[in-house]
Amino acid sequence: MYSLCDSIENYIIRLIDNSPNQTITIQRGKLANEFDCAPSQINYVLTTRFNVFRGFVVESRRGGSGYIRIMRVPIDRLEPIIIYLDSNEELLKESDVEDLINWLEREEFITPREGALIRAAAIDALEKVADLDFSSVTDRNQMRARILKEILIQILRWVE
Amino acid sequence: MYSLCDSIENYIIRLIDNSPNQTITIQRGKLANEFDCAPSQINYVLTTRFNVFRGFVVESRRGGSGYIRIMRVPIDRLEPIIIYLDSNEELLKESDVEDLINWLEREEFITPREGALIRAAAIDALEKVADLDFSSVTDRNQMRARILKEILIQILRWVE
DNA sequence: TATAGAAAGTCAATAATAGTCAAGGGAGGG
DNA sequence: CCCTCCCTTGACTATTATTGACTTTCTATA
Repeated sequence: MYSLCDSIENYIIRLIDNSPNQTITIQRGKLANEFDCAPSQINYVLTTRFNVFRGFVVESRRGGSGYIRIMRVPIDRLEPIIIYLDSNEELLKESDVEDLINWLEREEFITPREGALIRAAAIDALEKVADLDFSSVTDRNQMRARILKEILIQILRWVE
Repeated sequence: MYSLCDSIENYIIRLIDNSPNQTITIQRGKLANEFDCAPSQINYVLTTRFNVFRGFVVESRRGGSGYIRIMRVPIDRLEPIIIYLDSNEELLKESDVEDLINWLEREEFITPREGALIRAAAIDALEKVADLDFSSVTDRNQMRARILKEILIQILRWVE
């Protein structure tokens, strides 16, 4: 009926529901032990069930006293754009970025200053990269798309 | 859940918070004794937690009456950082960027939200680029440095 | 002023975590 | 029956923390 995966998901959801800040901190090894499964199973659950598209953000630290922190965050209507970027990476021209940033500003998803920062990262920083190893147009497009995508993910964390 | 490292960091931070000049002077041996750990542990904490990317400067003296002085330094100019980025492109690790952004947030050069956007561009977007043409560590470091540099230039523009 | 001893620094080894990836398993649909 | 999509595992990798042996620098004082 329930897969191991589901059980772990439910367990974590319950923990978060009962937490004051929609945030919990766990240890991968301990949790894997409780469910008597491979530690990497926890990673699987995290990537499939607690990713940003489902409204969660995960951060972690390795080494002694390492941990995994899972936070529930609000998501909204930027999601379709991110999905678009995901599947059209190599098509994203500089002008598309410009357009998208303008739109974000108009819709007041971002401030003009934030727009400037994004242009700096996604346009200016990619202007003079002939000396670096990756200089094909599609590579630059992909890099641009990824910068933008990650930025949008952050924006949607802050919206609302 | 706190590691020894974390405890020592917190202890030092507390000392600095309570100091009149954002500066404290300690002895490595004494501190190591209080925490019942190897003296070199203190060095580890200093290099990982109290480096320049986190907004601290450390100076010390060996020999009799030796000491370690830790200062929280306020920044009033971003140019030095940009110059540093320019000449140390290939050395700029992910964790350095993380530290630097945290510092910028603390000093209120940027908002937490802007910090999130910069992290997205300079860290997240460069996380999984093995499929792109440029995948060497130094290439990624350089790309990271350039993204960051262009962003800092924009921040400067906005400050003036 | 020379020097012994009292600091702090460096570095490599080990341990304690978490992350990645590829291969195999099983249930359901065509 | 076989294909596909999840799930599950384990071997391998990466990162962070901790320690101790050894080195360097500086002060105090003989």
